[in-house]
Amino acid sequence: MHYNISEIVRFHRKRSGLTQLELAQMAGVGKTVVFDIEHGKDSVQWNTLNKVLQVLNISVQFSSPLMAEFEKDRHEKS
Amino acid sequence: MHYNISEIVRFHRKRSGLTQLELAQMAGVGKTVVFDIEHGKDSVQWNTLNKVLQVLNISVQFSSPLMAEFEKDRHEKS
DNA sequence: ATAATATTACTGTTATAGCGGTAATATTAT
DNA sequence: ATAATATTACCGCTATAACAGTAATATTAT
Repeated sequence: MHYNISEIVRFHRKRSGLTQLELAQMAGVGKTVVFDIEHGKDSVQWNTLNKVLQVLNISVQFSSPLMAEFEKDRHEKS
Repeated sequence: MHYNISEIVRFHRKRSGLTQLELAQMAGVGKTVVFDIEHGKDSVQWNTLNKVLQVLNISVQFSSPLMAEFEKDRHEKS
């Protein structure tokens, strides 16, 4: 893997001048979640994590050797 | 966001010729998790999701306007 | 310095994610 | 076709994530 989310989130939060509480409120989650994420708790829920990441303007991409093909198949369907 | 994980996971699982049960066992999670993910349940835990993604060779990247700077700061520290 | 305020860290409770077991459905063989 | 097998979907139960409240720590002001 590469960098852990805890560091990424803390860095971005600090840079945006938000406290844990402010970030939590903007994301619509409990402050404990932000604390936990920044302390490396990876058992946070995916949707909960996403709420926080969205506030910080952090986007997520999935990649794999099959990804291009997936997107092709996916596009045919619509 | 872009494509949802449910489709990505199902596509990759099928392509690797695995059943939900097999994938779950390889990932070390319950079969219910794989089922739930493929049915769009985004309240799955982040670490649990990662276990499944790793088996399917799907990697995750985080990006943001500040990401380059973060990595620079991060590298100075070590 | 000390007090006041802001921020972060910890704790107990409640809602629920993940689990194994079972039922339903799909697939394959005869 | 029908039976046998494989796969997926659904169920209660238990472990725990998320929450609000409180305590501890850091920051700022006087």
